[in-house]
Amino acid sequence: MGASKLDKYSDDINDIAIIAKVFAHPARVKILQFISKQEHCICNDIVDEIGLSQPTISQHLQVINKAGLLKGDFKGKKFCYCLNVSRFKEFQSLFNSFFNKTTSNCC
Amino acid sequence: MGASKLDKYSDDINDIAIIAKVFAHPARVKILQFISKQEHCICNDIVDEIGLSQPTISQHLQVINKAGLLKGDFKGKKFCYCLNVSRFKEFQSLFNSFFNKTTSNCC
DNA sequence: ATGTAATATTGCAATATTACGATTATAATC
DNA sequence: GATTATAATCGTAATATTGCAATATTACAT
Repeated sequence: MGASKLDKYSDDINDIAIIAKVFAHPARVKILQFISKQEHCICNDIVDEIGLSQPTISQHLQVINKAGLLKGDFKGKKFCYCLNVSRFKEFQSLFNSFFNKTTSNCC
Repeated sequence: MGASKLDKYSDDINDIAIIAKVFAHPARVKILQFISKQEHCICNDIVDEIGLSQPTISQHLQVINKAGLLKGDFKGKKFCYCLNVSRFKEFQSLFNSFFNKTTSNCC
């Protein structure tokens, strides 16, 4: 089947999985790192930087955006994508609470 | 194509993506949480707990194991899977350093 | 309004992932 | 050795992801 049945799992488990998926592709990790380093975050620069086609980058940006990790604004004719730092920090604390809750008793 | 070309990316970027992939499926998140709560971590119990078939659980366990997150030992006739806590903490610190490095200047 | 540059969308092909039934391997116990 | 319980592997189907070419859209010029 290949479909993961999200309704089978609790919200906090799904949250972790959904967040992790954003970082589960190196192109998206690189995009996020690149965006965070720039003062002006313009999509076409990303295409040059990552070495994937413009439609593919656009697709990855949508995944990142759907997760709420982008703040966008217009700068001339170009979009200015910026990292939504507060959302990013939210992800970090969700991950850390998952990591901290998950410790072992056995072995 | 659908294949991500890992050789295109730096090691630290690939590390994050590879780690994230482990957590990118709710079944694996749930398995990890469940294992961490048990004193004796037996595969068949996991099957009952997660509600997926034994082969599917086995497959997920392999993904988790390949990431180095399991320590295994025999307990009677059943395998005892346990969380490799030190590896888990390693993941946490890798993620945190990624999160901490990735902040924004613009917008 | 027309042209141009930047980004989004569509359509499609290749590959990866997820899931399970059937089978096989492994290990403990008889 | 045979039996039984448990986990791994194989084969296969369904779905998701990734990637790009072609096209559409958008915003800003002129």
